Amino acid sequence: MPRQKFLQIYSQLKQRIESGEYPVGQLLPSENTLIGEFDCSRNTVRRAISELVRDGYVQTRQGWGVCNIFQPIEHSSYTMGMIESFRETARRTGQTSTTRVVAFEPCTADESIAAQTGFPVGEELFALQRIHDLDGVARILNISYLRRSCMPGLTREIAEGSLYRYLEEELGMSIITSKRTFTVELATPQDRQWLDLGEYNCLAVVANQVYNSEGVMFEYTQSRHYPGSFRFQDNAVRRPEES
Amino acid sequence: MPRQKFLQIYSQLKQRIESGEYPVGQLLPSENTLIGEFDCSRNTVRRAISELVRDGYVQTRQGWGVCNIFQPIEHSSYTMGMIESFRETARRTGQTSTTRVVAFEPCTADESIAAQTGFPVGEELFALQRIHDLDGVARILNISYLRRSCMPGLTREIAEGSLYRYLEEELGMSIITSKRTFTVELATPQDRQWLDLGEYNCLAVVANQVYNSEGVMFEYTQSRHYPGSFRFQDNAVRRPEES
DNA sequence: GCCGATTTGTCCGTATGTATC
DNA sequence: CGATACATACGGACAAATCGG
Repeated sequence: MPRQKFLQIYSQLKQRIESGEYPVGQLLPSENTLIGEFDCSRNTVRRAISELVRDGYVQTRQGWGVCNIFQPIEHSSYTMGMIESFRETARRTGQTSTTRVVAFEPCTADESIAAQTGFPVGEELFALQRIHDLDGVARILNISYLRRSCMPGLTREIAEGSLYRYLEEELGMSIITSKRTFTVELATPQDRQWLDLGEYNCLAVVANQVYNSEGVMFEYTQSRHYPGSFRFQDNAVRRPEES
Repeated sequence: MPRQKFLQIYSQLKQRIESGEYPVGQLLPSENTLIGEFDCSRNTVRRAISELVRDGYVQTRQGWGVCNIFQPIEHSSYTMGMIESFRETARRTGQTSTTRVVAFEPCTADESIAAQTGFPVGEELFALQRIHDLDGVARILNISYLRRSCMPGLTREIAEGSLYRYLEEELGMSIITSKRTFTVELATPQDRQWLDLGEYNCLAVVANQVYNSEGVMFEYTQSRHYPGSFRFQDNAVRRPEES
């Protein structure tokens, strides 16, 4: 259980919603009621609720209340709104996963790489390519560029394991922000070399820029997904008139 | 200019970041400094900053500061994190846009429709199909199901215009929450009938469940995009250990 | 249409905890 | 260790929207 109070309240409310304790389409108890139940301040309850709004569990309306809009679909193979490693996703969905490194070499950012990744021209990088297998079938081709100055001791052997675990545990680098762009691209010969696309001639491509806790972009990864096992979710809340 | 203080501060900070007033990779002024500058409370500054974090402009770190991670790429043809109508998107990107209704008829949700849309079986709906043209080329096939009880007077003529404007202005229905799922699907004969896919044999499909202010899902729309003009953006922030 | 009770939205001030340097 | 910075939490005040009488 998390130490922070607002996360405790958030978790409990979420669990109640998922378990059907609050009827769908109905109002949750009012903030004042929840204040009494959880013995906390109004702000703390409000923070928990705002996280539930962000996650698409509830919807609020001034003068009315907090409405449960949970629908238990969400059997996604890939979840949005958070940074999740390939391994974490596979574990959550109960699939076996393996990772193979098919390329690893130092390189320098030229104009083309810079334009694509956002690294400055001339930056010293590692180029890393990995294949992710789900239940024994190659499903994702990962093309990464890593800032060498952030991880000078990186080797192919380390990349074979969990890159993020290395960065966090060995280098004490906690990943904070990630900017993602999603597109659909025609398959390249390289895609076909590694992935069995079946009928598809396209891939779902997620371009990911990852920033460490110092605000330095240290990783650009293009994840090229077999379309059949790709899914992305998102919730949006409309603001009254936010230009 | 928005009336709310936190939005004013948010807008001003965002504009300064976009205009390069704060160096990229450097810290913004501390919260206490901003409190003095904007003559407000700590909470208000923090709220503005938290919105900037959500939008991928800055990143915060306890004990350190608020770091500018803005990168002026973002020339996307489709923006995430908010609910934007086709018309709004086209206007923003300077493209001409037209909408054609190619099908409009009442129907009832059967098992298949219910499973796909999330409407209950037996619900009375309108089935609506529209084509969106960008600069004269058909780019999006929209397949919608609308809850008839929420818009009993809807006609094909109204659907020819702006559906959302009708809902908001005529019915006083303000849209609040939208749940989106993105996938890549093989083109169907129907897709090929309406869209010129060129080399692609897939489409980018955005399934959208829209809730009105009463918490009732009133619209399910599947937007089937020509892949070449589709792009989706997202920012994610990793929490320390949020299970 | 008005009024009052309820509920969420905004904003303030303060105190304490925790991470960074 | 101390100074600084962000993170969490509390309590209070008023505004704005909703709903029922």
